[in-house]
Amino acid sequence: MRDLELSQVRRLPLFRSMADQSFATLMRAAYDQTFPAYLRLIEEGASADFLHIVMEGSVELYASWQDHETTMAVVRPVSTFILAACIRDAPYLMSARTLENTRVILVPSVDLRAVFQADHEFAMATITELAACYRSVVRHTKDIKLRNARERLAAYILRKTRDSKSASFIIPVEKRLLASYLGVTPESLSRTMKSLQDAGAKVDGQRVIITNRKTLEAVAHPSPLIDGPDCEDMGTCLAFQGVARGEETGIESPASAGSKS
Amino acid sequence: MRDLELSQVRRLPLFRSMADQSFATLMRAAYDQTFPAYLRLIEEGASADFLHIVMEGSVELYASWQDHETTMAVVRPVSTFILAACIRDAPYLMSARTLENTRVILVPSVDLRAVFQADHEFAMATITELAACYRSVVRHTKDIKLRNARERLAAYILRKTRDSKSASFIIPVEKRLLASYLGVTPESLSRTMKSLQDAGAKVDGQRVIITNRKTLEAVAHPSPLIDGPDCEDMGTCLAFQGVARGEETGIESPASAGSKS
DNA sequence: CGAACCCTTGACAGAAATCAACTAAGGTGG
DNA sequence: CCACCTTAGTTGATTTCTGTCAAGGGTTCG
Repeated sequence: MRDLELSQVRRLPLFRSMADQSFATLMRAAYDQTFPAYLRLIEEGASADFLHIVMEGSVELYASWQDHETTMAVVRPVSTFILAACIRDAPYLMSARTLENTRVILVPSVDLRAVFQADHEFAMATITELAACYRSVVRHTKDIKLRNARERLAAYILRKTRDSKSASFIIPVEKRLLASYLGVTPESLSRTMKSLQDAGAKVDGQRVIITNRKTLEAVAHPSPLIDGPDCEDMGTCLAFQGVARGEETGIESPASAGSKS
Repeated sequence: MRDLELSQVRRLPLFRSMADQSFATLMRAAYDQTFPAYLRLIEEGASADFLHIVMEGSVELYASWQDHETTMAVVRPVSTFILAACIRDAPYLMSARTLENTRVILVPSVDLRAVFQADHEFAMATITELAACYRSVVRHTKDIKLRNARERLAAYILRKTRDSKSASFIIPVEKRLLASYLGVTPESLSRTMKSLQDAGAKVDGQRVIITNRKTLEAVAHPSPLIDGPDCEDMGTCLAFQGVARGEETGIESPASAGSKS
């Protein structure tokens, strides 16, 4: 594995504080692989043999049942996913597929478990990471159960532009995928988006432009207890963020929120 | 605190493997309190000062937004809840209220964090617990996003009778609460329940009777990746289960699935 | 006994899914 | 270079599902 990648992984909150030797052990057993777009990396129900780390590209976590599919999250560099299944040595509850050409590091879950048995610092980091992942799913569930489609979309748009000076952004994924994440059909998303024209947001292709933030907020009623204090997981992490991650400050860090297990 | 309670807490997966001294430290700083029914123990947004352990009674975890409320889980003895917020020293994402006369042990989260800094075994147990909690929420989210109300209700009924010889069970909470957990209004639940008469389940007061399991399964399409391999969190844990908890076997244990953080 | 509350039922409205048709963009192969 | 094909996205018509509003029955509890 290249030094650049190793140092990027090393800087992740999950791996940052562990002993050099532990890290070396993990990485020695790890695979570095590049996959083409739309390749399924993980099928739900399979046993969790590897912790995955996205180095380049992006990965969709989704769940299936009968004929339905729903997007649970999109993971971007540099983040881990499916930590929880690895820890419990249990079947994956979500499937994963690449959205583009994607490089992933695969860490055998047996090594993972062995290392955090031995390395207390790593165990502590794992706790923090898992707690963040947990809170991230709780937020998603609250979003789905408490808001309707229109409110969810409005809230999503506000999240995407929360910390930026700009009043517009590019939807970082296919709209069908965004629809699935928001829990609606693509047709509904299209209509809902249109209905927000009168509520402070218009759309032009992949670009969403906020025309009236106040109005939009009146629809979305954004809340830190749902939308999080900062970054979120559906593609906020467009910019590379492996280097300067926010430290844990009592609020969710972008790093942790972005990595799902 | 009484010896009986202490030993019950000690037997929880979360506390089972830690050093005697660590456990003593935690418990020395803890409060044992009994609350009347329908008292709010936790308000979402507040800072997470205490890990809660339900000793007797039951506690509802719910989330609010605008005028809406939704039930996220019901916690029964002996289980912990709101672990994740305590770990991250972050605001609670859910509120909690007693559903009946309830005894709760409150462990200061500062002590909690101090102890798992020092006690590796406790850190390991925390990891396992958190991973289980995470998977539990993921299941709930999948249930909500992938199934419609009828399918969710059918699946719930099947879960409740999965391991029992009996073809009937008593709904362990108010129906309005079950409705909220399933993500529908009480009116909808009532109608949906009625519609299941032709699908293998009828209701008589608080009792649900399965008349045709096969038909019901054809509606619910139960899946271990949504419904879990064993116990679940909406009141399966009617029977006391603090003593003989299932060990972690690579599948979710009732203990872990029942305790939410 | 009366007040509250839960549950149910009915009538209706609104939200979202489904089905179908159409457009536009991108890629392929002749 | 262009006809052809595929696919994402949109739009319209319609159905289905679920929420809302209102009313009544039953229960509990003061």
